[in-house]
Amino acid sequence: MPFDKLSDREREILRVLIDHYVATAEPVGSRVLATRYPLGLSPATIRNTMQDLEEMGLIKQPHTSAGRVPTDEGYRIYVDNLINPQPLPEQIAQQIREQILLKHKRAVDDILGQTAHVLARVTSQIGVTLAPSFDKGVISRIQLLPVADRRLLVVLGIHSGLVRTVLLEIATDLERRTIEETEVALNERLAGLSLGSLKTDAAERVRDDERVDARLVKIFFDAADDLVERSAGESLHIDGTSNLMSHPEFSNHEALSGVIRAIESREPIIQMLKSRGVGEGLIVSIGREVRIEGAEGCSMVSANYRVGRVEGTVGIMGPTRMEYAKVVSIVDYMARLLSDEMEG
Amino acid sequence: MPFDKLSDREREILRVLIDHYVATAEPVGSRVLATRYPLGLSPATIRNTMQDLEEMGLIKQPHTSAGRVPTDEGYRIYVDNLINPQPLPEQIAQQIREQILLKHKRAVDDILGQTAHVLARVTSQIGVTLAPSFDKGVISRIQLLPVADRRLLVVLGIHSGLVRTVLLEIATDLERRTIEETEVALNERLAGLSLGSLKTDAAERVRDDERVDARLVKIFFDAADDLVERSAGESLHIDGTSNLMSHPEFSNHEALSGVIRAIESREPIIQMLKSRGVGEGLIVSIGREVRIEGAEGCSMVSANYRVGRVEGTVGIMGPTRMEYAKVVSIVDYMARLLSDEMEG
DNA sequence: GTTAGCACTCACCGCGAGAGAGTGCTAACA
DNA sequence: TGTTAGCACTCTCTCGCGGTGAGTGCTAAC
Repeated sequence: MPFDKLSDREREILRVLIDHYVATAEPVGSRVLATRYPLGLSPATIRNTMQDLEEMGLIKQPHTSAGRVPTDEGYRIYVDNLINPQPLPEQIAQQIREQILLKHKRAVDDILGQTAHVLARVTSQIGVTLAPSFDKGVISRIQLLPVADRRLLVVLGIHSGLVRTVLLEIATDLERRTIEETEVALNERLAGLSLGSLKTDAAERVRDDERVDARLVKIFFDAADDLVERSAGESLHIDGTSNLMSHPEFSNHEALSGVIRAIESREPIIQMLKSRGVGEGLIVSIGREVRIEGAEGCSMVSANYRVGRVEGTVGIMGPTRMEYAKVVSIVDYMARLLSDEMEG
Repeated sequence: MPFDKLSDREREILRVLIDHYVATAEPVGSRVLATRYPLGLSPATIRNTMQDLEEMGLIKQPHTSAGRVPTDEGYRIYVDNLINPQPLPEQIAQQIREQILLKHKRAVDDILGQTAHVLARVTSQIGVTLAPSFDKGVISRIQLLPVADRRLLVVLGIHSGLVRTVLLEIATDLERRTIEETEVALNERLAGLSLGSLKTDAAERVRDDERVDARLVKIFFDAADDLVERSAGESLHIDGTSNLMSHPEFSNHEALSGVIRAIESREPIIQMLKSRGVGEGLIVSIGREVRIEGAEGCSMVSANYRVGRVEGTVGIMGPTRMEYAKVVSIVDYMARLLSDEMEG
């Protein structure tokens, strides 16, 4: 926030300091900056500026007699103001396309798994994808298929061609005819509604329809959660955890174990990704802004992709020390690619 | 294999040595064994026996002037001959039941995810579950549902109530009637066959049926792989990776990174679990026997569960130094529980 | 406002001594 | 002949210590 308060020199020094720190993972001293970057300033001058930056809380020293390291706030300013959006090198773009499009005809889950994998590889961070949240999806068709004694498969068609299936356990004594009539009624009453409303007010729409079987309808709406939300296991794909270990910040066992635990608990990550505003573009969350226990030292870069009216999320997660410019362009590209891909 | 060659004393010493090593993770010296265990032998005698055991390759010293540590071969003999199958404490059994049965009505995937989670927690190792391999499943019913332009949902019912669904992309100009007739024909010709045959000889059974649409049948059989095998992402559940870090054998970064990489590549683990003989009981693979790159220091304990005619696998993975007796009884119990649970 | 100079701090490295654990061997013992 | 006590030896681990070097903050000169 105090970006306006910074002098040109301070901005420049903050920028090269972070650049250098990102590249080396070592605290940077005034000397290196003076010799390696064309600032036209002596180490002493740089030191003075560094002191100012430290007072503003943008950099800090791990201990006296060490160089400076960016703080979360420093990264914030860097990301928001100091990096110029760099276009994705065509070579990487091509590499991504090849690996995603190859899997084209496969199921949504496969594509998302592959996407997480490619993101992880290309960025050397942890790749993360979240399946479309169907809340906003519009019901196009409902089918109830008896598939075995006491089991009914619900096939829920959504505009834009996505399909959800859920297996329900039902009482054994429902007649085929009853099921068919209920199906017809559900379609008449629910088509065009959003999936989200299944969980809230849609039940009222069929309550007094004399064609439906009350027990069946109850089972159907009881399972609404399963129809709308996918289980945690299905909806979140994570790949590249082993990349963590190549980053020096995780040579420390505590830090590593914290992040791995965070990744495994899944739910916090899903919440984090879902908490993005709808339609929002690319978001960078830095350090403590990522409100996930154990992942305090991590940043997250995420963007939504769209399939018709529903949105899912792709992103990466890694140590706060990352090449933001590069990663941002990759995540952005991936989100667009996925939108195009799944729309078709 | 040379268990017969071992004297009673050697067996006893091997047993207590491994017991002690499993408990402490420290190389075991002759003195501790003499004082802590009622062997009635002096350290010197124990040392002599240890030398013999070392010559047989069952134990080794990390370096001179250190105690002994079991080798993979030592563990092998220990597991096969020296532990008496210990019944699962009712308290743990109950804990497991509570956490699995709670999720009773949920989908197969959810149950398997939860199972892996519980296995991980109860054993403090990595929990692993593999979804049933449908190869041996018998087709009870095939349904073809048009769900959107150019998309067809194949619903494959299998005896014992399991259901597979796969979304196919089809040519847009197929008439509803064509699809229905093909469906009827497929059912007549394929019902009762095993799913495995879909990939091999089943195609011939419908080839000269004049009711079917050739293009549609081709698409159907092209997707046979997807119908039978579930994608890697769906079929394998792994939980408890963070447990690795509490084991001292993984304080070393190399070892840890190897295992995490192995876990992430998934495919080798799936192969490993699938390579079990059908109908085989509980299997313990120790160290290098686990033929997974990066997991040389790990053991795997796995058992099959059954759902009608198809089998899946549950198990755990952890450092070779583990409480085999306890883990074996847990995995065994879990496999039985799951069989009962999914059968119903 | 900038820079050279300087004293100061502190992490890091290598070294060596000492402690301790554990061994293998030998000789005595039952 | 098998078992045990004694002993010399090996090797790891830890701790302390001084030297080194990087980097700082401050002051005074430019």
